[in-house]
Amino acid sequence: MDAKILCLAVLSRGPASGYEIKKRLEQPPHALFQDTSFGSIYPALRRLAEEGAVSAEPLVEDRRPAKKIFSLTPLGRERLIAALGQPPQPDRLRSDFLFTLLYGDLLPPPLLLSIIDARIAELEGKLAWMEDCEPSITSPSGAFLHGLGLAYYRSCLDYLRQNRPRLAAELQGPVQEPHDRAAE
Amino acid sequence: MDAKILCLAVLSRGPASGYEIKKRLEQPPHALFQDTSFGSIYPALRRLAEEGAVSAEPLVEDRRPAKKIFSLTPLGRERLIAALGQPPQPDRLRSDFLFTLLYGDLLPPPLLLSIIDARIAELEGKLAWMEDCEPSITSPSGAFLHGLGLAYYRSCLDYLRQNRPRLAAELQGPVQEPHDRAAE
DNA sequence: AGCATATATATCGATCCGATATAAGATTCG
DNA sequence: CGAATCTTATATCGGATCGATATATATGCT
Repeated sequence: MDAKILCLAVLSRGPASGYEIKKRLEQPPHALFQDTSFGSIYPALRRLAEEGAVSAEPLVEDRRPAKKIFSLTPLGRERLIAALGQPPQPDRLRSDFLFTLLYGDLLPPPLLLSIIDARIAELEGKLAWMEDCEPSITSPSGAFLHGLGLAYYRSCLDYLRQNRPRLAAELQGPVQEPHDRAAE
Repeated sequence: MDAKILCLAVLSRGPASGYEIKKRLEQPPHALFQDTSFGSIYPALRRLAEEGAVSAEPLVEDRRPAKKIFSLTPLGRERLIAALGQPPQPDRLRSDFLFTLLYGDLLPPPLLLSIIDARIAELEGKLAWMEDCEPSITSPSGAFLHGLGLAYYRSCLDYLRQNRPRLAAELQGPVQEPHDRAAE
């Protein structure tokens, strides 16, 4: 799913400007699994308009920055549905947090633990954010997705909270040779 | 974490060629949360060598393609640790599957359900793959990460298996008026 | 008045990704 | 035996993407 399909999908929920498309992608549920930048959106919209997949209508509201409202055309709708029907590409996750865990033995234990604590706080915020958007769910598959997102956040939080103490203990006392350890 | 840091991290576990770095990144636990291509690895290694963060040693084994073995220098190790100590960037997930769910109301129900079934099968494979690599864990934080990965896969699988029947029912019979619900 | 923030479009450079070119040894299999 | 294919190995290209920045105007705050 490249930036073009992302734009078509957001527009399938209603006309929007490039700026509004970006805003919608920053909020749940999109924010959970898709992201893109202005540097991708504006070129994508321009090409989609050239290809006839969206129609652009310049809108000059009084005393506001001029914007272009893009709408999905029947051709664009076809392209969207065709893309959605393809077997999905495998997920691609890029997580600095998990990466840091993997090489955590290179860091001082207190720093590593503080990074985990920050992660827990961040996940709590994300979870609350997702729980808040419950009323906006309409379609069955949207509700299914919402439940899956909640299950994901909750299981990660549970794991981090339950296993942090054990990790802290293991990092503090790397008990390999238990003889003569008065200093520690 | 750009391609340079990825290379430094892999090399911190031992010298390797560019090709071997790619192979290691394709296997668990790296494959869970990082990925990159030759098009990123080779330029990154060249620049790291120029900057003195890795040392390159050409190795011509008899009757094999010539390769360069890269090793981490003390400078490279410093850079790696400095990068790991930074507050991690937020995760970035790109998931066509979740995206398809969000717009699932645009697809014929049987197609959507078959996509979910394929996902379940894929997750089962990934989970088995991760369970297999248990013996290779050494550090406490590595074990912590491994457990987190298992918890993630298991919770996703549980959710999909438990909620698929309900979604199938909702898609088949879009019962909007809740009077007369003998079937359910 | 001054400053920060929000709305809005657009582009640039650096990076990144997927495909491809090149090449030689290893494996497979009729 | 030979042909096809796979694995190892390096490298680059074009297109896509990302993060930062430029440009403007309107709003809100103190």
